[in-house]
Amino acid sequence: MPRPRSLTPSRIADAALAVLDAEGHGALSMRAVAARLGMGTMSLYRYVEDRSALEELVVERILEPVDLTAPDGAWRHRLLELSERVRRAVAAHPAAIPLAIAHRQSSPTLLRWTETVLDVLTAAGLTGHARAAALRALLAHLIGALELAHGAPLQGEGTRRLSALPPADFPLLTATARDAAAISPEEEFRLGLELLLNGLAAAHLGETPETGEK
Amino acid sequence: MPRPRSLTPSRIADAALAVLDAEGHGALSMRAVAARLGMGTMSLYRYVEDRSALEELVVERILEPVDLTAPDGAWRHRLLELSERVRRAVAAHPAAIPLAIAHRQSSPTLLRWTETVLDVLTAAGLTGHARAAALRALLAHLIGALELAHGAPLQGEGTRRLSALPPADFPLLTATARDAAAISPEEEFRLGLELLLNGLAAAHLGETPETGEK
DNA sequence: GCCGTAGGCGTACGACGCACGCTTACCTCC
DNA sequence: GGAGGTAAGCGTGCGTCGTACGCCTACGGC
Repeated sequence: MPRPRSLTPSRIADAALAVLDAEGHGALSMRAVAARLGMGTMSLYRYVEDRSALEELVVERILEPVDLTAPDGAWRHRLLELSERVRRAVAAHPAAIPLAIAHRQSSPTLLRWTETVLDVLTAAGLTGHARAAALRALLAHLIGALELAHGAPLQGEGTRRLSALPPADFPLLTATARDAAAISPEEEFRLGLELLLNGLAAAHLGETPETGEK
Repeated sequence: MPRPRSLTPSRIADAALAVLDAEGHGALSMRAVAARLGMGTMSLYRYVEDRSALEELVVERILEPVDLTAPDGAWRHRLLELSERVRRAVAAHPAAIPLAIAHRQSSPTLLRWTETVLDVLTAAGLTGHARAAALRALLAHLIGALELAHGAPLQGEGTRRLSALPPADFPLLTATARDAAAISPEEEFRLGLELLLNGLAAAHLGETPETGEK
């Protein structure tokens, strides 16, 4: 009977993501999002509990395009594909990477995704502690790779600064920085993940690891 | 000839770390650190460029106890030990984990540490892209594991919330959350790292992986 | 003992998140 | 068609933050 709502969670998430993409991670504020929606700051609070809830909305929006159906193929390929889907979705919005990491536990999409990953691990023969440890290792790689891509992309300023160090003091570091500049984020992610999966295969499942070379 | 300085970077780092350890990550502010040092807020700026420089001081202090000498033994063991040293130093101050991750690129200690790690990788037979990829994979695991330990320690509230989900919707997730609660952070870190190292051994170096079971 | 340097810091400004309470648009029922 | 009640929209203000600016003053060297 009263006045109808004029905003949806989806529109709010879009506005916040637009702020993030356009002005960077430091520019996300209740005021900025409200302004982009054409409302007063405090009106936002009719739709969102607090800033943290806004951030959760953004994270859920970012993860929305992640396909949650289990891929076909060998378990190694299925895990590679599932992980890559999340990486790709998050990496599409670099300014939101810290948010995605911070709010990972409250995302329904990520919960479902985790259940699917556990399904694959179980089908591959893992249970109990080994399965838990494998999941955490996969998560650690995912989060760590995203964090690395955020703060120090291989082609970015960080790598350049490393290669500018005195080669006499850091011969390997400067050489490696140059090598690393030629690796794309996707390739970096896949190579590291393959190490993990080969280790999983070798240590627990007795399969022959793939070589990991293209 | 003028008035002597009354503070050292080291004392400032100690004060900031004390604030962090005592009041948590959200309590670190220029005012809080200055107060703990018994000075006015603005006096701090005589010793520190800005807040970011203060944080770098803290990170460097945290990493100071890391032993940078190369351990003995097989390369797998040496990498395990080097990684564990950094993990242990950072995990000793949970409230500072995000700072350590954010400022990893400006820490002289970590630069030296990275050079040592590259030394081990090189001695193990890796060069070029493979070496760069292996380093990034190790870093991703280190950062990801620290981030996981920070936001959702296996024994913490996050895991408890996961096991409280409806088992009908998330049968594997709830079961795994229970399994995971029995794993210590050190063990989690070591298990994941061993997967990585076994993968490295299997894929690139033709060695027989260790089983990873205690 | 004087003087210049640099240490110490009070004040103030523009952000931020958000509590509170007012005004007002809308829908429903007579 | 008018009245009433519900919740939308938002202005004001508080306490926090980082930090620019400029004053006062303690100190050490001549």
